Amino acid sequence: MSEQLVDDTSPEGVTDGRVRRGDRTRRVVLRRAVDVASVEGLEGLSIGRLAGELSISKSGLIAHFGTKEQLQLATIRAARAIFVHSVIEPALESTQGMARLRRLLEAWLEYSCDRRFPGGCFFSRAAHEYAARPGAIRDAIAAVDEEWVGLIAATVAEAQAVGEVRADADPALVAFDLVSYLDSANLRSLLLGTDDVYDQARVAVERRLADAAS
Amino acid sequence: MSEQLVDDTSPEGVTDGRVRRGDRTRRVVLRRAVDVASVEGLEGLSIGRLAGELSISKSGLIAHFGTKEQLQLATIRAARAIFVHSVIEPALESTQGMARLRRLLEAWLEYSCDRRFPGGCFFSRAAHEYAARPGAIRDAIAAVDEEWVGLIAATVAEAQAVGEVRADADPALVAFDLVSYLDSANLRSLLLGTDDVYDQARVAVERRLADAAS
DNA sequence: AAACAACACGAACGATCGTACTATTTTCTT
DNA sequence: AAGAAAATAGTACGATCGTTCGTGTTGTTT
Repeated sequence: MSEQLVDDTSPEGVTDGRVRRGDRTRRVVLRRAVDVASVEGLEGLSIGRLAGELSISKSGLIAHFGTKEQLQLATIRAARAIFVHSVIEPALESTQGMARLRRLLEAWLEYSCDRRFPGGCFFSRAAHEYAARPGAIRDAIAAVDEEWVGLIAATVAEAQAVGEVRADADPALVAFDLVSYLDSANLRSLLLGTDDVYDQARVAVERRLADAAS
Repeated sequence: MSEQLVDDTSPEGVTDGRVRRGDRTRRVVLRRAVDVASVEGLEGLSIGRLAGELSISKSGLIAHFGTKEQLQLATIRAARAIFVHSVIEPALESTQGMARLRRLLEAWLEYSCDRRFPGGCFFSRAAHEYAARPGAIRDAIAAVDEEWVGLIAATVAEAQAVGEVRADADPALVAFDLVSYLDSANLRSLLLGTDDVYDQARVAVERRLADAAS
């Protein structure tokens, strides 16, 4: 999952001051774009508003991306990089198996509860926005979601291989249950304006892990 | 929950042909509005587009609701009436307790899987759209969600009172887990374009109910 | 110093948005 | 048949949308 997360946010070894300036503003734009989109949605991302908030020109802004749809796709990639850095990478420090699985789930809950994006989980917001609307944006969002659910399932399978999970457990089913708790806590913490649901999710996660453990 | 679900959709005993005509078009508008909003969102509900699709004038359409926000709120009420009719009422035929709980959950899965709204669950779509945006619409959506989760919790409590659920089970926690499965299946059936996730949700529901049963 | 390249800006475009105001048509009342 | 009432239609408004084009501005290369 984390093989190439430098698409838009870190061109690295560029010495040319002109393109460095361009990359800097592109980074500034995307940083703001992910925050706005997590609240207003990817459709609510308006070029004029974004340019106004950043005090740059509409034309100068869109020149970096070509079209609005490409700006939206770049925003998704930028959000994915932030997600990987916030949730995935820290968990990779734990040894694979149940320990890493717990780290992943807890990191996700913190990522949501700490409002790493002001509107909660960026992908939960975007997924519901485009789930029923075919197109490149939906495909990109669906791909990230499958990556995430697949990672959880793979980690369950690892724990199974190590003998920490019962042999008759289906990793895909366990993963389905676990991500369901996370998504539900994310949404309802926003709706209810309280963090209590995160503890409900933690209880649910622990129960599910205990049930699957050998 | 179902004490007053006739707000916008059925004025019933009106004899005046003029207001009957108005109620008819209002019903036509809202029927289309809930379908559009379940796909494009409540913000994507545009008056001009709605009027165009129904071959009526923008001004004539909006005159029924006053402002766009009130049209959106009326759309929420109309969607709630459909939800109550599709999911709640059929389940009330079952005896209270575990039987009714199972009917509620299965009815919800069919309501989502059968695409009673073309974009899947109307409220899941709308909730994520407004979860992080304060206002009347968010409040209305949050209220419906609390009604629904509360109904599931109350039904669990009923089953507990009858002795079908273990005394040490927390109805709120059981309800949290159950609605999480439903929401997750709804979203991912749309994202993946397959109905398999509904079976995953059914397995999860059965496991959770078995764990809570006494 | 001159030529070139990348970025940023301002102005304008057609389109659509929500809304307000003013007829016109339809239906009921008397 | 005449008038009131309600629904519908028509028109126009300012604002914002995404996009395009021409022109500076800044940095690099030769």
